[in-house]
Amino acid sequence: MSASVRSDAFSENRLLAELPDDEYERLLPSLQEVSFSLGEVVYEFGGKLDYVFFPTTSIVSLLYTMENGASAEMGLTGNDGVVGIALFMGGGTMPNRAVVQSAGAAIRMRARVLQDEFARGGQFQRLLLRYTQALITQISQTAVCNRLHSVEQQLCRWLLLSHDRVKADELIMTQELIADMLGVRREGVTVAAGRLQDDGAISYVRGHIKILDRKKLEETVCECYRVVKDEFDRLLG
Amino acid sequence: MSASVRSDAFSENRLLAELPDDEYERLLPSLQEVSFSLGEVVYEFGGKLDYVFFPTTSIVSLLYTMENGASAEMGLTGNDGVVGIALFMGGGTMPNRAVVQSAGAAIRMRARVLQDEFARGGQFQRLLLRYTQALITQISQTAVCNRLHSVEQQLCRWLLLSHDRVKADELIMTQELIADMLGVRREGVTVAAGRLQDDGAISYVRGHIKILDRKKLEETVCECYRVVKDEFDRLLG
DNA sequence: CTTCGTCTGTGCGTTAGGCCACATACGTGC
DNA sequence: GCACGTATGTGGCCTAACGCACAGACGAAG
Repeated sequence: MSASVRSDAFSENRLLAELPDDEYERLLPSLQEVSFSLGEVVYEFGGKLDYVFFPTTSIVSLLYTMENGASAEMGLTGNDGVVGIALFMGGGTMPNRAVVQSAGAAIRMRARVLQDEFARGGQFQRLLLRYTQALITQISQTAVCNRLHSVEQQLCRWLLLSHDRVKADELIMTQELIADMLGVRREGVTVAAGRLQDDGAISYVRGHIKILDRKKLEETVCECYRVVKDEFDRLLG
Repeated sequence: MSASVRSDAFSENRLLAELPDDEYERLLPSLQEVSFSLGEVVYEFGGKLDYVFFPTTSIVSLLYTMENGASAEMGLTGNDGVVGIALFMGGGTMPNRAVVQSAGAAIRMRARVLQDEFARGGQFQRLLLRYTQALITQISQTAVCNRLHSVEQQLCRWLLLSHDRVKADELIMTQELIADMLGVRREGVTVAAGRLQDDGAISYVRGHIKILDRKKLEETVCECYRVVKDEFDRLLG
């Protein structure tokens, strides 16, 4: 497989891009690009998955929704990861929901193909496990951050994590949806976002957030963002 | 390997107990029982591990400590799991701290032995990955619970999770330490524990908690406990 | 029995964030 | 332009939990 062929849409996902040629070649026929629209549910709690998804330009949030309807995000996956880890971790069904947080494309792979390649124990397996390890760090840090930090700090963390996984400086996302992700009230997001806007860090108009000054966000954010980012870089960089 | 030999201390850990005979036999020479004392640090943030540990009668908490010293637990491991997942997930170093929460024994295994057996891709690998999947659920639910539930509910969750992993009805643990685990103030634990004590659910005397009425705890606890327990039963039962 | 250290109980004032109720304000479709 | 639906700004009130200060209370060591 020549380098030119590797520069296709599939390789926009970092996990797929890092595969050695032989594994890539073996998987290539089983990969299809699909497009995710904003708000689309990739899978529901307890659902069985026929495919795993490697986001390229999309971002997918992992959420848990309580019995009373309240929800909170535990992590998010972009072009540095894969959606559907239970398929290779052995769980079968997923203990959470996955919702498209930023519309875009993803590469899908049949569950069976994934499992067969995983069982070969090559680089594919190692990459998936390292990603899972990074995801665990992200979820852990979300747990800690939920407990110890302010809504404003968490909003910064969320904006930065999303910004890292999207090419543009604009995020399409209402405050209502962000509130669901962070597990806080919509009004809480409004005031936090208002402060960031007053600082000139972002501008926010009806579901369109512009990152104006990333540095300001990085000054306001808690250490949780850095911990997660460093761990992703260490494990997958 | 006969069944009688399998009823040794090593098999008090559910992961080791579920190994098929050939894998168990292969690993047996590499297993040693060690004892953990209360408060002992199994590993520090960023530390490299020479061994993984399969708790038998001990419980180990996974904590994250912030720069300002505040800490919060993201999960806990008893005789149903293993401490040191980064060693087979590929991370190498651990992105958290592990502290002994309940004194007792554990089985240790050299990192290299673990990795070699993991690489064989047999039942051992499947068990470790299924456990990791269950741990992810636990951490996720901790994140959600931290965000959405009261200290009293979280205390119940923590008591029940600990009670499930210990044979006795008595837990040795000060309110101060529980507060560190839950990421709340010690006084907050005092009042929550006081209410549970008034209800007759527990009794609490200077670091000795007695579970008097488990049912009462189960009535007070949030759904998070059940979600985690069900997932552990499903994956490892 | 006394002392001292540790653990637990309690009572403030303060605050972040929840809930509720609106007031705007933008944007699309008519 | 106008109307209507959706998104955002704002305020008032309330509660859980924090921070601080200190009062018991138990337990081991002398």
